[in-house]
Amino acid sequence: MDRCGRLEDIPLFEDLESEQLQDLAQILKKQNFTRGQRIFTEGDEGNGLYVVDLGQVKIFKISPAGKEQILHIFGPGNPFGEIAMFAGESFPASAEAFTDCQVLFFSRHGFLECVRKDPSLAFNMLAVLSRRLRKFAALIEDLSLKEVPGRLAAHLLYLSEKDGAGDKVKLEVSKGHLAALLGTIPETLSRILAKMNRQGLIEVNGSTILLLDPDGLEDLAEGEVKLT
Amino acid sequence: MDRCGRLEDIPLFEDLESEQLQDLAQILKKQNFTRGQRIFTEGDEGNGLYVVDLGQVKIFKISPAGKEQILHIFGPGNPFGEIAMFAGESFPASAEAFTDCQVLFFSRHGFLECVRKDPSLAFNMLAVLSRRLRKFAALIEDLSLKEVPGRLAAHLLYLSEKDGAGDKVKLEVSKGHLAALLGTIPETLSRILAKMNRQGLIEVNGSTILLLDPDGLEDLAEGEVKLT
DNA sequence: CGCTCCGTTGAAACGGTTCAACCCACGTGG
DNA sequence: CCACGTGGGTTGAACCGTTTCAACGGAGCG
Repeated sequence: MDRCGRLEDIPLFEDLESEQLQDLAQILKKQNFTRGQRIFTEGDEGNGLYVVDLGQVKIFKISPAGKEQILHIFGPGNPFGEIAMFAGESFPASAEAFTDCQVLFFSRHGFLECVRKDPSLAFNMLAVLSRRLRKFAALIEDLSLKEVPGRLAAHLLYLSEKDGAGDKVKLEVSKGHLAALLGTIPETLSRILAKMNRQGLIEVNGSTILLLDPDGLEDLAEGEVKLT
Repeated sequence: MDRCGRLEDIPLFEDLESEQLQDLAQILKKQNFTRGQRIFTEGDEGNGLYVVDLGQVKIFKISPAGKEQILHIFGPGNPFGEIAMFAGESFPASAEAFTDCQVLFFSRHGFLECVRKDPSLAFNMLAVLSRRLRKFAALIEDLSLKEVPGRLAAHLLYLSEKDGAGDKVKLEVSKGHLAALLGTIPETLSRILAKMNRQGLIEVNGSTILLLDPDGLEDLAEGEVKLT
């Protein structure tokens, strides 16, 4: 099963006219990757735009020392590789299949042609980029202005809100990956989870976490309190 | 003196047709701010797009504890406030006059109207946003993966390249601000500058810095060496 | 069973921040 | 003209959060 028959379900392509959708469908190429496989690498020349169709894709940077900072984990419907597309030049980060996945690929030339034809596609693209900038700004704030407990608290609250599953959060990534997502390392994450547990803020059960005290977490995320 | 007569000199507006430029000129409003004055604050509702006309504007975030992370310092020709414009909602950061300055303001509605009319304006906007995303990705990498000496080295090299002034770099901001730009504090910056001085990497003279060993700095920036 | 992978825990080391003192250049006002 | 305050910059010492290194435990699996 894939989603190609429903291009209009992808947020980037919603509200497009059917003619436009057909054009896109024509230039689109499906590509499959197995878990861990590299899709592109930071510095490669940007040759087009990708959209996750099935599975998940990890966008990340790696330091010479080998530490990894995950920028995004994208699921179906999310575009990536678009920076190189519009700013020209190369990919600013690397992409890898986080799970086995299928992606839609639109060549640079073809896609730009489509954008030129239909301004509403440009508008959607602007919205996508803006949201991404907003997310980056938040990440920068976290990395620079908050310590790890604050970032973790913010992330847990974000997850609970996104899933809408109330106070029970299920981590869909390993704790090691969560650490990279938060800009830290597994050991530190483990300690902080234990500490939050001890303080009665959360209850950790494997990869499911119960938020016992959302207000307390909120205070942590806002930097109003510290985790002693 | 201002630049309004030459809207087409602004990168965002280059290659637009004259009719389009006239439309923009019509909806534009000039605003003046004195050094330190707040232009907008994180969380405010985004009411339009700004372009620096004269002087400099600082875009930043502040932690509850009062620490500041500067995201950008924009000079003439740079747009800001555009995220809220396209992603809807509120400003993700605050803006303040870094020097006395004059900015051009385009109301949300009017500007979107112009974008709708002329796809090439949308293209320019996409390029601007993409470059900004690229810059943010680099900043995230720096904050998360590099230590302060590496960030400083990278910044110095960046400045020397930008100014094209060879190995002599003149800081156009105070060292305190540079610290905030690098995500650290004045004391730390001072110590590291002193250390680099001692190691013969640079020579500091007030706000002018001589890069004595660009290759050494490069190694630092890439994280291949550490500053002992 | 023994292997690996992931997560956890402890102790030591490190980088950066905090707090405080101090210097210097500069401008203001007595 | 000098006294004084102010803001930017520097330096030292203590402190703190995070990382590093190393060891260990459990789950899953050939």
